[in-house]
Amino acid sequence: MDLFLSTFENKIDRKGRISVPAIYRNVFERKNTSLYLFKSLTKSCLEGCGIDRINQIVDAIDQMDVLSEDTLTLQTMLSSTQEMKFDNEGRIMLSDDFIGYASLDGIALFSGIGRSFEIWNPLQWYPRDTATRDSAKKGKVPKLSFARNSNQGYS
Amino acid sequence: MDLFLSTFENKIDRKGRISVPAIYRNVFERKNTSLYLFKSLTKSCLEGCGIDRINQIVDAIDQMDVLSEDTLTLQTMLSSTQEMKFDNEGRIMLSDDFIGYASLDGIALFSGIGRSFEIWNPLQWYPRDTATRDSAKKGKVPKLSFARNSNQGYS
DNA sequence: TTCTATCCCATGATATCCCATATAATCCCA
DNA sequence: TGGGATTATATGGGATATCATGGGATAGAA
Repeated sequence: MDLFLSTFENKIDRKGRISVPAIYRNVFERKNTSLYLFKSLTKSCLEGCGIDRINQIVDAIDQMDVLSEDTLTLQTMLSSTQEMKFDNEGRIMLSDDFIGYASLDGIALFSGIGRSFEIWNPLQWYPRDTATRDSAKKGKVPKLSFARNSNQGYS
Repeated sequence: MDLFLSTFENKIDRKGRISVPAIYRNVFERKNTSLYLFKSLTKSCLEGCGIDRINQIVDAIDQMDVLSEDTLTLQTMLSSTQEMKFDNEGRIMLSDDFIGYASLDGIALFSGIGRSFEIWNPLQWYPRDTATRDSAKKGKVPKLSFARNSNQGYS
């Protein structure tokens, strides 16, 4: 499965192009698949993923009540989704819509969060990162079980 | 399962490279897997582990409420995680971000703590080590259960 | 045409590769 | 068991390749 880690800050040039970090790009080049970008439902950022993730959403919709609120929400995600094309240098073009939604301005921050990655205005991302770390230091660290029969938390 | 023990102090050269202790390196070379480094959530050090632990975090996120605080925390961990590449001499490159976060300066201390290891500024590690030992001498020693079918973790 | 997206080439920064060396650890044989 | 020989490890530095970025040229749509 796809795995996106680390953070990177890249420039948006005057043509609206931005380099996708090479290690993210490799995920798509290896499998010869496309990168899909959509507006995050809950945060003011863009979210990037592979076709697998998109298919998960589509399948989820198929199994839900057509009239439900959740269906509408997922459909909203899909309607904002764009299939991105890489140029020879591994860059993509961000639409004005995307740039506006994420309040991007000259520099974008890629933040790998596992199965997908986010694209942020650095000025909005850093305070959130700091806040989350501060919260964790106050003891709000999620417990992960690393051994089968253990109650050991992570710290 | 991976096992990291002992402490080592190695130099960070002017290119930002540092030798990973051979016995740590062997863990990854034997399984032909990568070393992952991330910023500790609770301490001013870096933490090193294998892909297994990363996968546990990713899987945990998949099964959690997207909007929960815990999800945010785990995503913060992943966004600081880097897959490290060994050069032919068994060194890795520490990014400026990592060096800054752990306040590293010329020398780094590797501290094996079982399933993972930590990378510290020696000046910060030694006082902590001493303090923990002093505390233990005053009776604060955890109980260890060696019973075969125990579910108790170390704490 | 005019605007814009795509292609193609150039460049600087820096990560990676490769070779060298000093020191420490291990081996091996008398 | 001692001590020289050999190997492993940590470190340093030059050469090379990769990556992010910039910009001109071309193609296509409005």
